[in-house]
Amino acid sequence: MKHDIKRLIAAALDRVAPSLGGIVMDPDWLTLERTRDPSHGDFACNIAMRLARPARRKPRELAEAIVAALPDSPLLTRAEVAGAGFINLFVADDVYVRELARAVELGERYGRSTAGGGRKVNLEFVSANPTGPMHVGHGRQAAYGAALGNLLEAAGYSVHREYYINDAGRQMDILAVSVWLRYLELGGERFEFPHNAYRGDYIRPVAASLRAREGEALQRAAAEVFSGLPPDAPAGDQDSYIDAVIARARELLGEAAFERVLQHGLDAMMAEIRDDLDGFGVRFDTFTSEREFNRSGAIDRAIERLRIQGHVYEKDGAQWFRATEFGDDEDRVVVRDNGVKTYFASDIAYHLDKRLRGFEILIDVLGADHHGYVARVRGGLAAMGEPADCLEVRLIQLVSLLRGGVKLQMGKREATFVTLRQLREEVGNDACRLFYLMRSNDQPLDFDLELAKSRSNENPVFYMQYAHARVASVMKELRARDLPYDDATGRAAALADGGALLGSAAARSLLVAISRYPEVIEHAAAQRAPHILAHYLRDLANEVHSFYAAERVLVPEQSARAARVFLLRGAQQVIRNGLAILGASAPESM
RNA sequence: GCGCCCGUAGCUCAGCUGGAUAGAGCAACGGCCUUCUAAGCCGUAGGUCGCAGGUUCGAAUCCUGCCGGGCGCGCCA
Repeated sequence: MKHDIKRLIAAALDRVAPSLGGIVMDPDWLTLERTRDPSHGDFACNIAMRLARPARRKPRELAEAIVAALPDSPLLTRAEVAGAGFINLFVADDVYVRELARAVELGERYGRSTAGGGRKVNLEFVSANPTGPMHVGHGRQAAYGAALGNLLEAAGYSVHREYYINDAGRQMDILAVSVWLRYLELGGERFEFPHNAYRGDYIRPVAASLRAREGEALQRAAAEVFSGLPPDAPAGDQDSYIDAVIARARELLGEAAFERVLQHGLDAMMAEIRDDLDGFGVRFDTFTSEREFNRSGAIDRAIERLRIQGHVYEKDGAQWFRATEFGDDEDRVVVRDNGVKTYFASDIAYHLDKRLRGFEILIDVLGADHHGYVARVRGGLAAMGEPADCLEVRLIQLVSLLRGGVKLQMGKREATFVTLRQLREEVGNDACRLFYLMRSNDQPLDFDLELAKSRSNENPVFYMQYAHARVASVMKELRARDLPYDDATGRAAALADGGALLGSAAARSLLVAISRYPEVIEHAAAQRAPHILAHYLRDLANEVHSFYAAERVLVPEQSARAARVFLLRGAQQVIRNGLAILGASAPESM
């Protein structure tokens, strides 16, 4: 609808163009916006004001010329110049009714567009380290990423959802050691658990299953494990202590057995994470393992590519990437002096790999604490000859849990954090998803458990779902009373009108709200901002409730009844479509 | 010190690529159920958009500088 009207103005501009003194017009200048004030019509356009300066014309005069050049169209009843040079456009009433009919006809396809032109997007999100269960912060990233993927798909992008498993490096060794030490405890050994190991209880069942598989084969005496190690915190350094424990474990178990423990821990963690994601309704197309990626030689090839371009040098026995030449604060190590490739090396190689796989747009959804490395990954891509702006990073700010207004304290290493699973079990998937998405991703989120659970008007989740259920209830009542209705009749009644829709302020307002949906999808997708959709759905629900309160739907008069039911059908469809994109259900009854 | 995010009603937040009198929810106050789910609706009240400059016909929005809050600055991942 908006695009159709835009085309009219574009046509008018073409006609007026010769009088503008040959200025080059940027197509982006032509924007239309919904008005707030009905006296300003339905849409307003500020193009005359934008063109006034370059064209050296008075804005109002230019606006008059554009209005005069508008082609005749059944879409508009009138267009007038107002204020400093706005062009206010008044949409014909039946255009809204036709849009409603489109919503009902297209059903779940309503709101989808081809704006994205099928461009291939690689959307990486969550990528939680396989060292423990997902916590509430990951949950927000999961909800955001899943919704963004749906949104982009609706807007006509081809979306590939990807999870990068950071299963290489020291943290995996720490996981292996953590599992093994708990295994030793199960075998009766007693010792002080290292501060820097994963101390959470979730390790214990993993140790138990390791025991079930390996029996006593990996059992060693604590004295053997810990003798002659440097002191742990608080007296000593946690990092060097845990490294020493890792080295000792390798020595006592042998590489093969250590690797088995590591793999066992990794498999268990990933199984749990996948289970969480599944339970949350979040799906991925690909899980990419960093270890396997490394084994494929892709990281070496990427470093080689950098080297050939002359962006790598050696210093202090390590290989450095000249990140400063690509906008970073300092150069970064890609291969350490011990020959081990850094996380950064694998990360830029991985992003290069995504490009090589044919993705035009790379979107990373990351926790806000990762912002520091955006510049360097982008720099790495640029150094390898990829356009730096192909990488888009969306940072997700922190989640705080509140219970009755009191903040819950969380610590990750101690595993006193609340897991996504606990959260889901307490408040349910729908509330979880929507609460995560009601806020802009770059705003810290206070997640109030009591509010999310409350079945009241304080809870926006129920508000939206209730609007959907209410419509379902009317449909149920319609059948219960044996009143004849089908969409064809509804459509005809709506188009013929008779005052049932357009004669009612509440109905008209709902019609307008429904017609905004495709614009909201396009906009939210372009902004990578699911919360825009969430807010819209809240508004739409409000329009539904208002209409419901203002107008009786199941009236005796057949055509008015059919028209109103048709209106509710359209609204319900939009709510259902929107909630589906956000990952929440649309219940038939509540 | 440097970098990123944030500062809008009492509270929690929207406000799109700059647009015409700054919006919603909650909390407060006052109304609305003999009729389709009151988990609802309607109304009232509430703001020097952190501060100061600048760009512009026009700034909550863009730029600069301050002030305040959060996060991050490893040959960890």
